[in-house]
Amino acid sequence: MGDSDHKGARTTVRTITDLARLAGVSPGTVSRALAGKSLVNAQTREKIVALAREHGFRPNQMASGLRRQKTGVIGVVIPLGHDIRQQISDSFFMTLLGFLADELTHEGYDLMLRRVVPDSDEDWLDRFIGSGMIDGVIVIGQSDQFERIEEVAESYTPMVVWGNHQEGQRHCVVGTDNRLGGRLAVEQLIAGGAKRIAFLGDTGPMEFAARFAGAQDVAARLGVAPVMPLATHLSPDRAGEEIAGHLAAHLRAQGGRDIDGIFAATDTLAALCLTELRAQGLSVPGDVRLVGFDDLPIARQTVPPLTTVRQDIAAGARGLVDLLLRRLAGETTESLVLPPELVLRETA
Amino acid sequence: MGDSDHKGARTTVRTITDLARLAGVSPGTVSRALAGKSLVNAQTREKIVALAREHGFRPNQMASGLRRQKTGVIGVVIPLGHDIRQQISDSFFMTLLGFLADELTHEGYDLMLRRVVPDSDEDWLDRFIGSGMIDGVIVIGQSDQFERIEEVAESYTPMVVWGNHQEGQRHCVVGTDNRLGGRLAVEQLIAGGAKRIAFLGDTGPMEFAARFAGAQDVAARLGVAPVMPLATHLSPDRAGEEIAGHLAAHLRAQGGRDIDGIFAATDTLAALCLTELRAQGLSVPGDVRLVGFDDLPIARQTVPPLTTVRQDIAAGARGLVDLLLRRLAGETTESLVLPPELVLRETA
DNA sequence: GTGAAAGCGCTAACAC
DNA sequence: GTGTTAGCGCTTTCAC
Repeated sequence: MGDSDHKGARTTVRTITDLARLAGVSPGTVSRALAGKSLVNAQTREKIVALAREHGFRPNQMASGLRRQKTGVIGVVIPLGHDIRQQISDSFFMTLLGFLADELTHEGYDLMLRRVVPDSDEDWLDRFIGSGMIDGVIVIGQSDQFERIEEVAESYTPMVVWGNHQEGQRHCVVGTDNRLGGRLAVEQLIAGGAKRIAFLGDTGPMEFAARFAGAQDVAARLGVAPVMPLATHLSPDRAGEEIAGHLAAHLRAQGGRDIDGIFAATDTLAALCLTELRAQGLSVPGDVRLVGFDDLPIARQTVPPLTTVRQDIAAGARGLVDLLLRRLAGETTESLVLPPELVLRETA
Repeated sequence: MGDSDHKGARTTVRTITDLARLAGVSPGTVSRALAGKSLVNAQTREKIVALAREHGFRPNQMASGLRRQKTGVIGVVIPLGHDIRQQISDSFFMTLLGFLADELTHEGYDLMLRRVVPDSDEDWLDRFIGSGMIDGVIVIGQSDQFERIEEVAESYTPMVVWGNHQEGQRHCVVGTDNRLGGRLAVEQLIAGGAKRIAFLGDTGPMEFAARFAGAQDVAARLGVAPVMPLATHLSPDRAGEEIAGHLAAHLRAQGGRDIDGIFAATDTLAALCLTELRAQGLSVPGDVRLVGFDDLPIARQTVPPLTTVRQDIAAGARGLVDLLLRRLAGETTESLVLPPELVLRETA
């Protein structure tokens, strides 16, 4: 029933000045009345507010932003470094993004999303920050841009990053304790009897590197052979083939199987791997034990359901927003490291 | 290596005026030089451009936007009407969002994401449009807001909607031919021998209603009993239980099975259903045939792999952006209806 | 080819 | 309490 057709077309009122004229007051008063600030005569205020809603007036946020030097918008940027084909549509990041949208909306902020390819654009972060469009920025994933982010953090405070925590780093990060997660995964594998363990996924990105390191920690401590890295890309199409190749090489070689436990860097990879194992006629956890990472919805729906290391995405999003708002308010904040949790299902 | 520390701290240059002073020209000239417009002396231009990069200068987009009355930002809004708990993290929409981000970035636009709950905010669309922050808007999903969108379309042109096409509607929509998709699904079910067919999912949202209608078309035409709607919510947690309930009622009743074919409104629902069927000891497609909708990545990974109706999400995103840009340029555009495609796998 | 000046729509002193 | 004024940082006539 849109208010606008309440009485047919009326004077168009786009600016605060139009509204002021209509109300017979000055623009300043309208501004104050609408902002609910300072003392404004109750009558005047009501009249103005009524007029505003009647004409569907909305103040121009650009103008207001320019004047107040704050926009009410938080930038969210996803750097696509390691694997450009890893679309923004990566499940984990998209889920995190969903929660971020919820949190930010809840706090009254808008969200400006930007996907960047750092390789072809050195300046991706400064450009975003310098655009004047955002009050602060959340970086989803350090990708291979740790150094760049560190540099920026030096002089720009309203920034929080999702990623891995490094001893003594300068930028404020929120993320799961990936190394611990890696340990949990491999402990479980070994507890189930696995002795020749592989890590499935690229070990380049910091978060994955930490998971891999955790895996090595345990292998060393429990006197098992070093964990073997099996590189893959992140996009399902490519990863599928790569996984098939790895499995063929290591599980069906003439020399016999030299892998009996797999720790996959993500659930997506684990699910792909499971499908492939099945296709090659191997049983899980009978022939090979498998643990994933993330606990995405898919982890419950694989057959058999996937044992995995859970990251609390909702808590992560809450942490990111909370820390960012604090920084916006001038606080200095510590990084937030979230505990991973092993979710036992049926693959290990 | 950030340019800024090239020679230690220099004069901070945040505005075009700072830069002008440094270059010994007027702000106007700097603006022209940076915009690459009008004739500017090549030497002057180069000097300015060099200075700009040296100092890492970025023009304030808010200011420029205000002046030019265009922002370079496209709003993307996801109305959460039918099922509030259907998080923004819904797989299909998030995937679409990912592709949209890619397309818009490619066209030089930024993306402002907003998630709204129309029930608690009548004005969700006008508010976004009127904010002055966006040049145009893409609505992802009509939800239960068809009328609201129609009204807005009356007076606001730079808007394109992902959703279902209705005879004679006014707003420009891009979407799959859902009704046809529904037909394809049920034809396949019936071709495989199913005679008592159920539709799994809420029939409220327009897109689902159309899928359901397509299902009914075929049932009627082929002389099979009317399709039985089995309502569920969209969030996996709730849907899981609901599905279990439905299956228990219809497949394990004392009276015997009164369903031998299920058309699920989305792959997510189908995957859940598959898990549940397995849990209840029913074989697919032996006891029950199952077809999904969307062809999300999960469809390949279920056991057995899911027969489903494919929506071309990438093409959808491309269409949305393409049409929006045309409208921004003043064209009037028709809606775009994409053909669904039946993907035969093993559940039907 | 370049400078000067006038705003885009809003807010925040500062007067009264 | 409310009006007036001076910008936020940029672009774009209009002169020269």
